[in-house]
Amino acid sequence: MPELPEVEVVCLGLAPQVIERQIQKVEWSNKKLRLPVPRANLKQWVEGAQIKKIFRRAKYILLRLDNNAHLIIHLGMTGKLFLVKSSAPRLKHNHLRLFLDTTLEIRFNDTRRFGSIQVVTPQESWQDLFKDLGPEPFGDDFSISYLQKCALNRVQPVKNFLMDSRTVVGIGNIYASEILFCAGVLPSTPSKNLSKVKWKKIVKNSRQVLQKAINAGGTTISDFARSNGESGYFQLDLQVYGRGGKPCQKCSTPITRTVMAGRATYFCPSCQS
DNA sequence: CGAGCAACCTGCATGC
DNA sequence: TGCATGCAGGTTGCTC
Repeated sequence: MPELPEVEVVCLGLAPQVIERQIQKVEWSNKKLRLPVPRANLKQWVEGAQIKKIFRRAKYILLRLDNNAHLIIHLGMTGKLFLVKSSAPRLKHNHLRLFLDTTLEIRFNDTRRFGSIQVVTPQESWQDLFKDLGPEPFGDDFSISYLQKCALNRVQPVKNFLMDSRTVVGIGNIYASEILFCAGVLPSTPSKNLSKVKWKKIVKNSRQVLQKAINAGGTTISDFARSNGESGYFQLDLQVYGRGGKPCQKCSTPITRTVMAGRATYFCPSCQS
């Protein structure tokens, strides 16, 4: 479900509603997520703490608490993090409930359970958890020269290269196809073969596509929901993803669907080379 | 080391 | 209607 734009939209939506509020009570499910639910640390560090900041690194959502602990949530494929009245119907697949007061709660719901919940204690640093992650696409580190260096001698197709969080974070299966379409680059191109001009287009279009998606409130294919439960609208702007066989919006050539590294991949054989 | 792929889960659409 | 199959936005750990 969520790539960088969707995670960013959740953070932006939640922030004004939850900053400075106290988490009075924490409840969790006993279901196994991708990582074990840190029950003891939730009780010790999250319950009773006040939320000071909510922000994103890669596709992780971080809540900084007033005791300097961090609650870190990853949405996996189907995770949702949203604000809801505590009286709202009890959904299947709720895994975490943060009660802000007697009437309002932040809820983490994740059908497929590929998501995760982590607590970083005040003695630990959350940056350590993410030491193997590459740069943010909007950061200065994500540059043409950086990509050229990473791509040296790499035969890996550029689509898989861009989806590797060690290269750059936040770009998942939908936006990888979208970015490469906008950049006019075939997804199967071996990374080492790309020219400086192509890398420049990839950097520019990565930022442009992701920013447009954030502005549109993210992409809702089947189940992405914003923090207020509404869907995003970027799916209306998708140029190639999910459009196999349909005409390219630029040149009318049918969009090709292939599978790369086990993931559906879409491109226009005429606009991309 | 790099690259590909199965595995982790549930639910939905499709086809027989 | 029922059952089998394939597919889905992420990440990781195993294989070659």
